[in-house]
Amino acid sequence: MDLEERNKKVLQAVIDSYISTGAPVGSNVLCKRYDFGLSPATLRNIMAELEEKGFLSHPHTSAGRIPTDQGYRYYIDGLISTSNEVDEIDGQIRQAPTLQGSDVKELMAEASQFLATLSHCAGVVIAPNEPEGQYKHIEFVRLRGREVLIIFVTATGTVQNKLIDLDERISQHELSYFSSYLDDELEQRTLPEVRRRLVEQMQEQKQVFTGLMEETYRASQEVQGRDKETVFIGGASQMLESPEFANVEKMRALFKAFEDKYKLLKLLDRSVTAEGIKVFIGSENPYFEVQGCSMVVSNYRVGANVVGTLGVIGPTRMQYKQVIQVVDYTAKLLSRLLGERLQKGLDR
Amino acid sequence: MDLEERNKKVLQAVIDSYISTGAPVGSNVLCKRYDFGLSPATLRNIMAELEEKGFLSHPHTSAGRIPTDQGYRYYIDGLISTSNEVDEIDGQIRQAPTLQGSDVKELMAEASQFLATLSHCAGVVIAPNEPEGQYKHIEFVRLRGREVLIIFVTATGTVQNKLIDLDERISQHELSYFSSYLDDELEQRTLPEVRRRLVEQMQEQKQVFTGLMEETYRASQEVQGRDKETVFIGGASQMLESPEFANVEKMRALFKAFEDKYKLLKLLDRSVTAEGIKVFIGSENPYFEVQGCSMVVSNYRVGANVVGTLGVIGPTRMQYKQVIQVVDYTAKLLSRLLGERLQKGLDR
DNA sequence: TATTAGCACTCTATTGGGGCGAGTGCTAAC
DNA sequence: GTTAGCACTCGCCCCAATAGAGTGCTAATA
Repeated sequence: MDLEERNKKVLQAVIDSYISTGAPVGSNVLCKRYDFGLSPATLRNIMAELEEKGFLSHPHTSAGRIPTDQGYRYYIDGLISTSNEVDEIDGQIRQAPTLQGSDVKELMAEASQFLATLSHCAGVVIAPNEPEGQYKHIEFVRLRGREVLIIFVTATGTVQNKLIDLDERISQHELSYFSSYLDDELEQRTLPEVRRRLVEQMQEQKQVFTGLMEETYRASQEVQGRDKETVFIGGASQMLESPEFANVEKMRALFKAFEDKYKLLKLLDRSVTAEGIKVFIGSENPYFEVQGCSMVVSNYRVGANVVGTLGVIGPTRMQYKQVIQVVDYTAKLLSRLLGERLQKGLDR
Repeated sequence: MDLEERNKKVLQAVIDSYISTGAPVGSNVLCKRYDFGLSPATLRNIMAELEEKGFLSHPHTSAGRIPTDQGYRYYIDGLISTSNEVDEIDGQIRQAPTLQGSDVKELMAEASQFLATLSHCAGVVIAPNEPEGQYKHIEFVRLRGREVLIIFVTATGTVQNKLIDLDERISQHELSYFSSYLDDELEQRTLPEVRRRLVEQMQEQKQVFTGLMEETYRASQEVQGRDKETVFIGGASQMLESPEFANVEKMRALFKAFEDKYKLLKLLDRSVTAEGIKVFIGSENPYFEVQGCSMVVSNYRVGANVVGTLGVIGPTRMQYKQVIQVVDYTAKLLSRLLGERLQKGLDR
């Protein structure tokens, strides 16, 4: 469904105005604030037309127009298609401090805060899932008795560990041997490869280290699974500032939703399939039951692989233009920072 | 300042009533609901007296009484002193599922959720700080080049690691030697002891491993520091259910406060000096700037050492009786669970 | 002397009406 | 096709009136 050029302009103006003021837009306001060279009466006609087509709606007879979800959709599709020319990055972003977390978790938490501050919405970051990430090192540390600590180190510097119990008693010497053996076999492989290789190994050399091998395999499975800990939400209280959430009931629903991090994880993961920025407007997202919310999400990479998702959740009436820039910028920033880490890790 | 027996009873009744209904308590209601054998007029006189002494107040002339912070304080002091007879534990608690997290972090998150669910307030748990905890093992893992991963393992099974860069190149063999050497020296010591010992060692044998030793010392410092990650807040949205926070502005303040985990950490740590349950009513706590909030906190132990704090933050008008029980129960539960872990760790 | 009944008084919350203003939709003129 | 004009709608705010809850005081009572 395409619109006349003039109608398109009016739609954009209405949405712009509504986004910045939050008040329903009447024909007079529209006429005064934007220079269409048209009278309020004509604008009224156009708006009536836009309403008929489903882009605008009426809270009540004697009020101005507000955008429908469909209206927002049209508006944003227009924004994104023309946003290749986003070289004039918002000054606010440029002078924002960059992220400086040393450990990955810290970095994620900072990023979510960063998103929130610049977008005035809640910032959400899903920590890297590195199924494609390269494992750099596997180390076995014998603790006491048959307790063994398995340490996985990824190329980005993430360290994950898992405590296991072995049936057999294995000396640290043997463990070290096994460790360096696996290192030779596995280094620079991705986790799925590592796991495939482990299975192969188990079949090849049945007699030696099978117990350890099995446990390692199991641990690698668990380490790969993502949990609530991988969801970082920053500045959720930012959202409360928008009058949309002045309603107490809505607020409660919102924070309940934020507490269920597992659901949020699924939601964001599912939302982003292709690369690039995605915007979900209001009811478009069936998994987020809080009414009147939009999401702007993107994904970030380590090297060439998409490993995580980040974005912003805010009221449907948000500053999309700016938010899209912020999300895009943050995704690229995070990709770069993680890339540097990777580089630094491989150089040595 | 002590009160006549009768006045005490009336005060308690007023507070009880106010806590359960949230409405200012008038003389008529009081007379009907509680069986004092006194007329409303007499109760009015008593209440006027209690107000004069600062235990009750008046929202306005023609309203019933509500407790002041001082009134709550009196009420709670009475509760706690008699609460040794808390053998009739609330049925709700008993049939609550126990905690089953396998790793310490999981356990803490669960505990905060547990507190929230049972208290209808926000549950807060500060993860174990184990300055007194026994270090069980220190391991050095050479990664690549001069990168060395130092792993600290505590008796409760917490694993913390720190990546360091060394000036000198040290082989894994040397590292292993150093590791087992330190293990012999340090095992079963507490972290402060470990650190003191490290300094001594550095002075004794200046020539060997000084670089490594220094880095280890530095790492042990950093590992001991607590960060935001150690604060777990569960069910903050529970608090929104109490009408006290129907005010949007208050809500926002509340969630802003919850987001500043670092402040919260300090607040709770500072609050609990002695063992046992502490209750902070309304303005009694200068560090929590959200008005109308109370905290009920306790601490939990690992073995004989107090290692962490947990509690509940809710509206001043909360069900203290029940909340105190819940916090007490949770603290003991967590102590027991951590104790079991410790035992399990030492048995091997 | 402590308690109680009675009563006037105070203050809040609610309800309903009136007026204001913003904005529309329609019609007729340009 | 555009515009001016106008009647009409409807939410919002303000105000006054009212009901109701609860107090404080006084005088009577046991």
